Amino acid sequence: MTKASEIIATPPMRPMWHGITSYDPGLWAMLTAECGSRARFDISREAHCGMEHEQAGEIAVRNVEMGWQAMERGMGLAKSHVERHITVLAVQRGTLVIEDRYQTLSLKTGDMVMLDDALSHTLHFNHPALCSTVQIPPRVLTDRGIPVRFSSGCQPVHANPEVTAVRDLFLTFCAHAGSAGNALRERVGLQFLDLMDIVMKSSDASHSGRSTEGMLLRAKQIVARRFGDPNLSLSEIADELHVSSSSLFRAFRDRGMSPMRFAYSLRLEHAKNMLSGTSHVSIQEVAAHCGFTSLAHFSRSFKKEHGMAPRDYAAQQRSVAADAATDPDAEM
DNA sequence: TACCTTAACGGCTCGCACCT
DNA sequence: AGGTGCGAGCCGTTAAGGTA
Repeated sequence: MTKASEIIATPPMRPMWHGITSYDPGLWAMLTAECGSRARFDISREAHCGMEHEQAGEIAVRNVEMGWQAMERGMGLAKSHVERHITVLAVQRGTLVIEDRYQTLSLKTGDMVMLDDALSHTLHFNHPALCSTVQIPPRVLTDRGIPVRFSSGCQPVHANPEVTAVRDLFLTFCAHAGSAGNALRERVGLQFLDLMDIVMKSSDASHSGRSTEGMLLRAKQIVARRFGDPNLSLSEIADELHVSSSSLFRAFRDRGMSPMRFAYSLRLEHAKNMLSGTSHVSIQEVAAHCGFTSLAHFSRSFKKEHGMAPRDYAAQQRSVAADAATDPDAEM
């Protein structure tokens, strides 16, 4: 391992930029400060660093190229204003070593790992390496019923055909993130979040096991992934989890809800969001997209939940948007 | 005329009791 | 802790009517 002989909290004096981004002397400082991390450099070599950054909805996509330096992460995050994130990292080219208090992992091209920036770990770039990362607020994962429990700062993702497929999609996403428009990036970002259960399932961070809590979380995950599927039913979810319908139902009931009520609330919330959008979508499209096979049922359910018919709600939202556009004082 | 809402009815989900 | 069976109530479907 390269000996990191000096600790520096500011950007390197002589960075080598290898064309994946334009040079910005503040970038390195921002990158390290943003992650609550600090860097160490092998002063016998020229540090090697470049980065491109895109936002895809709530997740941040980065392609990072580094060499001959180490990055310590996770120290002092609790004391700083920096929000906790989970980072998915895939090695596109080269090698790196990641170390936390329990283990040392050597990663090569194609390997994937999950990092919790609230727990300390160090990334050693002993040679130039190109990595793609996605930074996700844990809340976004827990909202999808995906448990976020890290026992250490670094969790390897074990390779299998499903993980490989997700990784390839992830790398393609990172490669094209810069050229995609905001709307497309956001959509692909959402798709990636939906696939995170596969990555988490294959990482040591997922130890939900067969406990009731674990079953509940996995059930919510299935519902969040399939709320638009009109065939989703209690028995389908139970079958996928290899438990009986009554066990699944009891797990939800003990927490004051039921599986299908949970799916139902997700569907209606999603429908409300679609109808709040500025682009025109028909009520039929919204109903179909949210897993309602019957427009009649959707209309009745929406009215019961939100106090007005879908058409009226959409009209009200368009009117509010139009008022905001014509009244400059309404703009914040 | 297309799109949406309302009403009626059958099937499924929920909640409970009981059993293993 | 988890499975089975059953009844009540809610959800989803169909048909008819209303509205822009």
